[in-house]
Amino acid sequence: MTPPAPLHLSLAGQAVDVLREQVLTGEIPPGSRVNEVEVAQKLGISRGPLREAIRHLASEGLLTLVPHRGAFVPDASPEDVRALFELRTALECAAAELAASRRTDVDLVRLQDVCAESRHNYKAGQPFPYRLDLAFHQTLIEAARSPYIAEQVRLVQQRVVLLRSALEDDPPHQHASMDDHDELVRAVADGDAAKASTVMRRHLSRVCAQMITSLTH
Amino acid sequence: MTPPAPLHLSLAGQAVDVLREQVLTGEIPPGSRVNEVEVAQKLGISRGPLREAIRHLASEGLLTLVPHRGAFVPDASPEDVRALFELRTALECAAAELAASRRTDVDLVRLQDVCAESRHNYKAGQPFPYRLDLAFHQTLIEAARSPYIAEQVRLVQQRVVLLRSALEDDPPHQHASMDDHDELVRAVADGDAAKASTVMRRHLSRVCAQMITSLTH
DNA sequence: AAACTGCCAACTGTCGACAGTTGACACGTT
DNA sequence: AACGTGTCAACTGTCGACAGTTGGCAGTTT
Repeated sequence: MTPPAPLHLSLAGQAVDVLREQVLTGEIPPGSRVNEVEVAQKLGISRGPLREAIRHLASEGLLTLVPHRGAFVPDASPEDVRALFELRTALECAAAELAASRRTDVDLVRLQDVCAESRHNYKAGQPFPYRLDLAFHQTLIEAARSPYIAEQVRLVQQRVVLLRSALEDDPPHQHASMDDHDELVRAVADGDAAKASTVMRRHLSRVCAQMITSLTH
Repeated sequence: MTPPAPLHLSLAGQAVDVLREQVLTGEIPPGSRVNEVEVAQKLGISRGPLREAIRHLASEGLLTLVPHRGAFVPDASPEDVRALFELRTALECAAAELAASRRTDVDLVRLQDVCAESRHNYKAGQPFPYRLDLAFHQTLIEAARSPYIAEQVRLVQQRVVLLRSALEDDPPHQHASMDDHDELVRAVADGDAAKASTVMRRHLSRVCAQMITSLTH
């Protein structure tokens, strides 16, 4: 058995959180290097815990390690995006199927709430915030109740966020995304696993294409 | 841009390989703890690189970390196995689909070779070695040509190996597995993605059930 | 005897310092 | 001027030691 539960947060753990934030927000821009002594001083910790944090983020795909050179924030090619979305599609389609067959009523309500909020914002003239898109997918994953899939989706989502030089507000795309989400909710509500999977695949295919086009411009 | 290529292997990297081997072979039995100073001495290295190796294996799911207690080799419950196979199914079904649509002729030959070797061994009275089962799935993954999916499959496979207190030689199950493999090859040969996915799902469902039963006995 | 309290050994978390490697710049050669 | 060579600074990889926390044991109390 895997012994008891955690307690508080080590310096390495804190460093992971801070660095992850800085990488995802672009505060540390893609392509740049992470200087161990410099960052360690800035965080007020030693190089040991920082190294562990760097290795951890590298295992999440948010940094790439080069021996004797250091850690770099990766910036991806269109080909990388395509390959990454193949993984994301595999995971989220499976999650959509499971969610369709396992969802509870409160899961359904949560999904509908997120969609409603998106619509409301959109009609009020505000753009469809990435925050709500993430929330939708996150809620769907939770409804699937498959912890290992959920964990992997979380990691993939992070990498996608890292690559989004292209959250560009493209209204047609946003509208289509919200339609996809609504259709997904209906499929999940009906317990139609096959349809949920199909819709999710189409949705992610569209999102992937959108990211690639706005990445190459 | 992710700068140049690697070179040789750091102490931490070597420690990862050695420890992974020891964990997967059961030399370090499930449930046992990994003492940092003890193992570091045994490997002839310092605690720093060893800690990095431990963290790395933890990120692969081969160890679980408990703050201030150390690293443990996890042993899973049937529920864990089920959840893990949900992930494996998601990944390998997607890989099977991709393989069906992307495979080259040499991919096909390789798959057929592995199946042929399995049959040959089996008819010679020898059991269906786990080695060949792994080789089959590995070959199929390569045919899918999706690097991110491939990497995740590799990690999941490792965790499955870790849990196999149950490679028990169950002839009916082995026979069924070989039939599944053959059917998969046919689907891949025909470029029938839907069938490949379906067969893979059924195959893994059977394997999962087998593991759970021989885990609870 | 059971339960609570305080102490102790063992181990992890963290730190600062040294050694080895890398990439770049300056110098000398052709 | 272009190329090859030697040197150097910067950074990573590694180490040994100290500090803080945990779980367990002995001793005491009820």
